[in-house]
Amino acid sequence: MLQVSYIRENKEEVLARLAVRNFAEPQLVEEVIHLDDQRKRTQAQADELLAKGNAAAKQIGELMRNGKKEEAEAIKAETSSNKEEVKALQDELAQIEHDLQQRLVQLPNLPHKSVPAGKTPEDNEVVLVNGDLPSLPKSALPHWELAAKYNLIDFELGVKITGAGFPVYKGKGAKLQRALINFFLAEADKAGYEEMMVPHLVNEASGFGTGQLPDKEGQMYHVGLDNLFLIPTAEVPVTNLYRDVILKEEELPIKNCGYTPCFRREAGSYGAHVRGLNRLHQFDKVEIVQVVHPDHSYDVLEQMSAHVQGLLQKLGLQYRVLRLCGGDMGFTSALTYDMEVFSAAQERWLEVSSVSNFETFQSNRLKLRFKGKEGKTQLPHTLNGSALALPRILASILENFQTESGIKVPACLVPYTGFDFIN
RNA sequence: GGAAGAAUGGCAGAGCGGUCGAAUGCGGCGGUCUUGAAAACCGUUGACUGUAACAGGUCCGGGGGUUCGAAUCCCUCUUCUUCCGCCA
Repeated sequence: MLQVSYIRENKEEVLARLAVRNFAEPQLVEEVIHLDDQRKRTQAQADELLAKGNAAAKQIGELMRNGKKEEAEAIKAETSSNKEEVKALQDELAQIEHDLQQRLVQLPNLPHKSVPAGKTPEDNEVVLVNGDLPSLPKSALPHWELAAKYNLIDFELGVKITGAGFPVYKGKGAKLQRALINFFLAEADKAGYEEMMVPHLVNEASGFGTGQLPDKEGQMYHVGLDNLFLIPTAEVPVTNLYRDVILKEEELPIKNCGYTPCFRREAGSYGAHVRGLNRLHQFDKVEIVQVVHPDHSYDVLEQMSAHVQGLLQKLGLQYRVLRLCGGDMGFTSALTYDMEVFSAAQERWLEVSSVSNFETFQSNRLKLRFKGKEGKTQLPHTLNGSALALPRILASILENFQTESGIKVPACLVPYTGFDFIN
């Protein structure tokens, strides 16, 4: 959530930066400022009356103590109308605040200056391409056929017990999953991230804190009976660990990682390009999260990007890094890098990580603050990234490392799998 | 699921309906003393809003009510603790 004070003081800049996103409702900016004016005015009126009432009450108290009942009664009579006026103003204020909030939450984060304008993924900027694209023989198979051939994943079984998009990993397929999770966690640990094991269901307040709610509830599975949501990413529970917290400056940076399954409804995204592991309703992911001083957040973003790239290099996968354009960036992000792995058999790039700086957008919603050296509280920046999401990594390992006789397991995983070849 | 109790500042813990944003202790910060440190002593130490700056306003788990006035009384929700039941 943007800060009203910032919007007020930098209206033109806010509008210009929202335009980079092709934000469709710039009039909301003006409305926010207008409502905030109203809010201040009404608040001031109510406060004045309250002050009057407080003073009267104090006076009555004093008079009563001194036994001057009649004088007290006289003041009492005067103040009775005060009460209704206050009530009316406060009701009005509540309405204004509601309207203000309702608009405020519709404003997406402001893109960083380096974010290219653009509408579609075509407009994303390719920052770097690492490695030569692998070329496979004509006989190469896509991962869903390899998964069947070597009995690693059973999509049909998943359909039987749950539905499409919930695969069952079997045997060496399951072990490979577990190995990837352990490898990613071990690497995060080495990089100084403290591991957190968090709930996979979150409440509404958490969904709001990281920006999934309101408006994006259609993307999450909702447990109606208890009003809880299955997490779409570990970002939600991990970042919300710091909701309503005032940190000391010396506690920064906070570095957390966590493995969780992720649940996404992916409504409306059926059809082409969702075969096999390309798009699932449940998948596994290791996430890294940082809470940092605003001065360092873009350095940290580069570090997190480097960490993710390091994982891909160790796995021996060819990848590229994209700087997302304004139109393709998530609602809450100021700058996002996507890492994509080249899937040789499908001959297409698959997104395996997304690393973002949210600046103060989430901390403002979370009421996450830190107390600076001079004792002033301010909002830190939050960042997170997938390190990494498993299914597409698994897909590209299967496809890119396939041979006539089986699949080679990347060397960095062998200590975790206990085998180096699948056949 | 049933019964009882509780929820106050970073923590612990007071708080007859008016003088309570809140005693006291610990912790934190600043200072005196000291070569330095500890101890001792003195001072200081919540958040939000608002203002050019003062002032003012709000907050004692959340919401509502009674009252001129609520941390204190009433209703309700939530959470926690203890006991019982069930259970991986």
